[in-house]
Amino acid sequence: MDRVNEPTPYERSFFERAPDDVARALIGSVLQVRDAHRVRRARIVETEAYAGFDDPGSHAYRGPTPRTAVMFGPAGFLYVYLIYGMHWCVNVVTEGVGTPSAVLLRGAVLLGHDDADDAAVNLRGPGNLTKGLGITGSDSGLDSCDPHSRVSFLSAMSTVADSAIGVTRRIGLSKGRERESRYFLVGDSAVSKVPPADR
DNA sequence: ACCACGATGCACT
DNA sequence: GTGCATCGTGGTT
Repeated sequence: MDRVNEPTPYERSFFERAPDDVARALIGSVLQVRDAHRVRRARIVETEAYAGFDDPGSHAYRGPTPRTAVMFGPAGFLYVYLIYGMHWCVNVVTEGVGTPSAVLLRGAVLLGHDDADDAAVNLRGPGNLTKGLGITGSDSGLDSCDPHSRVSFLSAMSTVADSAIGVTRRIGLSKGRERESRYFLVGDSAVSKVPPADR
């Protein structure tokens, strides 16, 4: 019972670019997560770019640690970490070995949900996104470019106009707040509410 | 628009 | 021991 039009995930070269380019390109793209029961897909509506050594807001800023090791590896791999003791945050690594950088997924909208449970899933905010799709620390380090990967990225179902993508400073940081590296689909309800002072 | 809080675990110095 | 790339709620101006 093979699917005829099984989509292939973005290849590694998609992620081998500056994190801001990838963050922008991921808006409108599809995040796919498989579990034992089903495959779920969600449209990405908000991302943030984190650069490497020159970005004090990035976990890679102070060099590799056991936790952040994936960020220093090849592009396309997932970096998932726990924040405030209760929320998982998922990133995809960008650029490549020697230039640690990543894109944080901050908001999405579930696609093709048939039942009421799915319709109620809230993927607004990085913590809600991972919770709603069942992404945890055990997904950290997996290769999203592997066709069999549990988590992968697929191309947008429709093109997103540049004018539909907003850019602001990033949210929730104490360091590196100046950087304009937050990308979002203008007007989408799954986009985080921005602290106005942050703009 | 702004501030404050509690929940809750752990990586890092 | 300190400080989080959060979330929801509730209070004040």
